[in-house]
Amino acid sequence: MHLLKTQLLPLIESAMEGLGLDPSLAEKMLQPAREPDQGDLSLPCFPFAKTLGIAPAAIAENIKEAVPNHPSIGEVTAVNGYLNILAEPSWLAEQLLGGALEDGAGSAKRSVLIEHTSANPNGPFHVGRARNAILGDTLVRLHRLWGNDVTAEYYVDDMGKQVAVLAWALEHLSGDEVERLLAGREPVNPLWAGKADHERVRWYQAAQLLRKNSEDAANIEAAITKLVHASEHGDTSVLTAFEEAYQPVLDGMLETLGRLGIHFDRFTKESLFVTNGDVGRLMESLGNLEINGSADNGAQYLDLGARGLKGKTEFFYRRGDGSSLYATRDIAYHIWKWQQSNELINVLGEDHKLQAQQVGLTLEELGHKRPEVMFYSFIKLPEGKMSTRRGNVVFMDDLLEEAKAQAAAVVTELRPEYDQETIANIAEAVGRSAVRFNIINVSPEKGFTFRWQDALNFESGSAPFIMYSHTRACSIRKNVQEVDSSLLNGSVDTSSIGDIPEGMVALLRTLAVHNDRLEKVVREHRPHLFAEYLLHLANAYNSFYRDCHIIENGSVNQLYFALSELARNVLKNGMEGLGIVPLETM
RNA sequence: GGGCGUGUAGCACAGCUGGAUAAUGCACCGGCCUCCUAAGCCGGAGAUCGCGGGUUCGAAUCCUGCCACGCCCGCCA
Repeated sequence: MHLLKTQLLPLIESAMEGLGLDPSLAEKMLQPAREPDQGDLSLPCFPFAKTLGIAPAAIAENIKEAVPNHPSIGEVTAVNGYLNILAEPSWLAEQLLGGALEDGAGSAKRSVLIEHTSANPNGPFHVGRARNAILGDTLVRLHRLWGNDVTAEYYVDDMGKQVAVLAWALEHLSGDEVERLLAGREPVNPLWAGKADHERVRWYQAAQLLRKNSEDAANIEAAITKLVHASEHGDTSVLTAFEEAYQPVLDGMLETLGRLGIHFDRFTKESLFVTNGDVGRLMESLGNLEINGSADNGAQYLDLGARGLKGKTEFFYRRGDGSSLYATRDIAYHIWKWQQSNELINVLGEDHKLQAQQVGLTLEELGHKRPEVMFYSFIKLPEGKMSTRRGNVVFMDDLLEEAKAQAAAVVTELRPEYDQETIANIAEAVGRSAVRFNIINVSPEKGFTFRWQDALNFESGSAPFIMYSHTRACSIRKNVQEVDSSLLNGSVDTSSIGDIPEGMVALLRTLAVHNDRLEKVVREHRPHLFAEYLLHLANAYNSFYRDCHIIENGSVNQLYFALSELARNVLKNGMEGLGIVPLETM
């Protein structure tokens, strides 16, 4: 609790100094207590035992005696060698209602470029791809909540083999041929008929079959390879054909992402760096590096073993025919990104770890910084790995539709008086929020198994749980407005706060650590910790709601109401930070 | 084979820059709607923190060996 720590630190430091301890240790050792009932801040005194030759418990006791009274301190206790400090609740209330959270929010705005999703535009968005998008977008939102200036960017792979296959298929196969080839597979869900990502992926899949099984496979492969190479040399007619093939697919994917609340500020095409000459110039400078090497056919690589890379140390950036590779273009892209922003974050699947290492080392070799990377582990289904080929896949469109349907069923049961349109609006928001929260709630590096049951959980520990607390606060606001609308903007006198109920203390203490948590989450790229925080805050609000009746016998308790409003705001902003929709009624 | 990551109650998951009784949700048991939205609240039970060593006043956390799982080790993207 930084709010308390700034008050407390000088007091603890002088107390320690008086006892013959190094006061500079306090800054680091005064830490948040682990359990709430241990206090807000805690100082373990064990390390001091050696220097003083006194038992830790006695040291804690001595420091306790030496700490003077202060308005911020509620209670100081010495327990088992720990010095525990509890903030004074009325002081917390005064600080928080006086705007301490705004004052303490990220003052130094940074410019951050976050690249995420960047999925190949060759088919519908599925749940496996969703972890990147949801993680990335949440990071974008949380950085903005902290006050940073963020650009959310999608790197469009507009020249690889996948796009080439799609373009080839659309040019050479008729709809009938495609359906004949895919006869054994599940047809397009009628709900998504006409949505280009669902439609065109059929062409892609048919082409994949032909590449493997048809008599013509060799010719087809040659044709596709020719397209790939033409694109890599910047052939504009080929690149244009590619774009006509993938753009409608990408638009379909973006429509799905939009339904999840995910939007981008900029789309940057991979081909840009080929056509503008950046890649060519890059390969030239790489060729001049000390660690450059050449293969027999003229292909070139860097020996990154000399820079500490283990395993396979040769990093090829140029083919024998002189063309570039994906990673080469990625380096050119990063050099360009460093011109746009002074802080870069990439969201990448764990399969990209080696390449990220290669790109990072190469960037450093060229005198650039390496970007920060948030890696995540893949989502699989209970049946195993997700695979479009084997039909073992869950499309995001289907998941969102199902989530909405289930949410609508819950609303219909709980609020029979709502009309159809209201129910649909609530259900859409609840569905999207639940889906996002289910994924954001677990730490990225951990494996994730998608289960319908979890994604569609609307109870404690879910997005709807948080949403529900927020609607309570909104509902209270409406009720207060009916009692006396002048109270909505009124200030509250915090100078003489009397007894504070338990539920309110918990809420105050939770609110007080908001900025600490957000700062950490943004610094360490760990959105799931903020999800955990919001859950905790919603829970605290519910307890407050139980203990502190804001409107009783027709009169409004202004202190309670002011705190409810503060919590409502923090909840609302936090929900937006996670991409959860802050509904006012549900 | 090598590199990186993960392993915590029946299930899922937090804590991992060392600190106190390992947090939370689901499921399970028991209470709470004439009272601001019960998608809620309160209480209970449930954990050899993968296994073995080591460092430390103190280890889920750091080091090391082993086991299981995931990802990577293309002149693919």
